[in-house]
Amino acid sequence: MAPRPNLSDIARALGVSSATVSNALSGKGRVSAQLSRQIAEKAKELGYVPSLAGRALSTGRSHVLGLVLADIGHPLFPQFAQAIEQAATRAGYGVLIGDSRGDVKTQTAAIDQLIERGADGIILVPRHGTRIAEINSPVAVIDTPSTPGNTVSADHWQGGRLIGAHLRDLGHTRLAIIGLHQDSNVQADRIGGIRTGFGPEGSVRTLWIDALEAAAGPGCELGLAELVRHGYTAFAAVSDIHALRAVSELQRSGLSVPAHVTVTGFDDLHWARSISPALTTVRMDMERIARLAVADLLLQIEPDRIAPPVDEAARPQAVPMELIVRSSSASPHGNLFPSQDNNNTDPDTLPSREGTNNA
Amino acid sequence: MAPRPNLSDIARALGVSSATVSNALSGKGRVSAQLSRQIAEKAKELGYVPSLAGRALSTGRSHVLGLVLADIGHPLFPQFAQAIEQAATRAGYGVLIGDSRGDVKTQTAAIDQLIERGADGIILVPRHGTRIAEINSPVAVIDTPSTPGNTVSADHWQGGRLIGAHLRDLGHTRLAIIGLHQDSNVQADRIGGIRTGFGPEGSVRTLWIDALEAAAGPGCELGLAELVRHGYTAFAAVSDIHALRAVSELQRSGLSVPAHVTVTGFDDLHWARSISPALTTVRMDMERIARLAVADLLLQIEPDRIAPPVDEAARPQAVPMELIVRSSSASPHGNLFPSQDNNNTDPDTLPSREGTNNA
DNA sequence: CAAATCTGATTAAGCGCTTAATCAGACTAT
DNA sequence: ATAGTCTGATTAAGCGCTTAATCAGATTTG
Repeated sequence: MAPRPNLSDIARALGVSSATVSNALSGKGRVSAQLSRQIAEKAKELGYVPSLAGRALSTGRSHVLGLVLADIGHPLFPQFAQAIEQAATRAGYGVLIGDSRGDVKTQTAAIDQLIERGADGIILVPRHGTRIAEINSPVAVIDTPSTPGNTVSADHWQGGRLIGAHLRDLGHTRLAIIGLHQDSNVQADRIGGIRTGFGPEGSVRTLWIDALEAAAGPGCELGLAELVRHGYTAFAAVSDIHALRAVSELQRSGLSVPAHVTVTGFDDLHWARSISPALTTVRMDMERIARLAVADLLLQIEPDRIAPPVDEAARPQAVPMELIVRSSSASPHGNLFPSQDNNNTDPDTLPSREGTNNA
Repeated sequence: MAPRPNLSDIARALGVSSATVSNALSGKGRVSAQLSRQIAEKAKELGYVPSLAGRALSTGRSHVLGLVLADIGHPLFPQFAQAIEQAATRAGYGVLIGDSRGDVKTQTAAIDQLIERGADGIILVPRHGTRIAEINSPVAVIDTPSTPGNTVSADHWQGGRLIGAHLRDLGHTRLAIIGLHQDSNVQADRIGGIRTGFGPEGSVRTLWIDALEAAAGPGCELGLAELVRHGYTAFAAVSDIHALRAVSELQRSGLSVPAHVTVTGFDDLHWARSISPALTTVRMDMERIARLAVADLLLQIEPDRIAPPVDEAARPQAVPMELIVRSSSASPHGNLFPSQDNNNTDPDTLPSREGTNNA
């Protein structure tokens, strides 16, 4: 296979200098319109493809962005990656991935690695506890507005408000929020938002899966049916995953969603629309977040770039989330357990623990 | 911030030539042990990091692999990405991602892009219909053994056999397989495997979600309860996603999994263990597949590399899948509808269509 | 002891591109 | 007519690294 043509091949074929070819192709120096056209033609004819390595060496810019995620295993990662890849490609950048395998130390290592590989900047979706300041390179952080150093992210709090208000508007008064663990800014924001949106009248409590599992083992029952008996008509999970688990558990308890109980999620994961009942949830505008993050990075990398389109100019830190009402939420009518503390339910309707999962 | 030191900085500091430094650091030329040590020390002291761009330009190898997926949005992508990233990192390579957004044309474009970016090779998880031959670069294809040109992949057929045999062993005799669409090699293999594993005695039929949705709209009911009435006791989905949907629909119909019906999935997605009932499924050995794919690629890129570890030497095309039995599968005892064609069920136990999803 | 060999280092060229500096010629302006 | 401007191109250096070729000196060899 023939080695790929380079600048001088074109130059030689046209009897000009390679600098002229470079100028013509990049539109930088002074080249007559006609020569410029000829060069462009010849380049296409020869199938010229600029060597990024050569360019990188010469300019000091690789046109590659590093994407580091706290945990590649996170179900939201695909959406992130896709959106970032798209935004980067549009800006003429490639995306190099790094994985921190959930570990903060590995994360730093991953970032260093990407920088060594020549990444011009890093997009970081951090694990809680990262010291962003230590990074010696342009960085855009996607976390949550309340985190210091956050560059751009979904407005998790506002998303929570959307959910809270939705539930209140449906007429729910007792709400249980399902969270994973306490030390996550994102979750804290979401929960804060839910509480705010739900309003001060209703009564709200929060369940921490972490704590429950620490006691009863991973995958254990969350005891939601019990809460329903105590008058809780709505469960707002801090992630679709937990919502799914909740729906699942409730249905196994003989409760129907949303006829008996309402369940909502967060993030609109891939399958949220295809389970039944389809999940009411809240979605981030990944596209927008990705575009903003990349735009911010480019601004750091090449400050004198062509001004970004107006719509980006605003560059809000917090991108609004969107409520997606599907069929897992409804008014709390026809509740199976209208009176509180009704413990004498038909055991057939509320089978206890049958089929708990222990692989 | 001080510009990063380069080879000649080290050379100057030690009063030697930069070639010597290069040789010492790469262990290639002839350098005395002592000088070599000094150089290594000085390098560390100055915080020297080799410029990949320089090296790439000089050697023609970027030490970057391109990862192209049919659809980054696919829920399995994280696992892929993570495994590949790991395998690549171990071999000293970075991973550049490309997304074909499900489109074959975009896919070709994505590959070209990565090559232009200097990727030394491509790992491709293709969309059905890709012309692999057209790729002008080392490629490793991860698809399914029955696809010509496949480099390495999970043994989907064998995985299917695992599922089929598991269901037969449990005592099921009527099985419905749930697939998405017909023109997928992977699905075809999985289904073929399931049928084979289930054996010729049982009766098996296949449901295509695609077809059903074309008729009744996306997210529609699959009519599984109806099948249960006709004596089907097991549903083997070709993906955890569809299994989830099946479980969900069955539970809403008042059927208990696995007490009444068995459901199995495929792929062991992230949440498969945390729904209830936890999903019986089959998992690919991503780690292994990724290692083999990367190893194969490296063999094409640098044929005279150090021989790979023995365990890789075998380099099977098809990596066995592993059956993961959880709680969604059980013997078909206590079926709610033991007799076939029992249509007179309590409507309360089988609510029809309430809460179908239309956002 | 001269010739051959080895060792440990240096020189120099080149990878493909960018870009500042330069230059020749043509065109204004005085 | 002569100095000053513009235009359209060229020259040349350099980005950081690798590597073949070279070389000086020390060590072996017949």
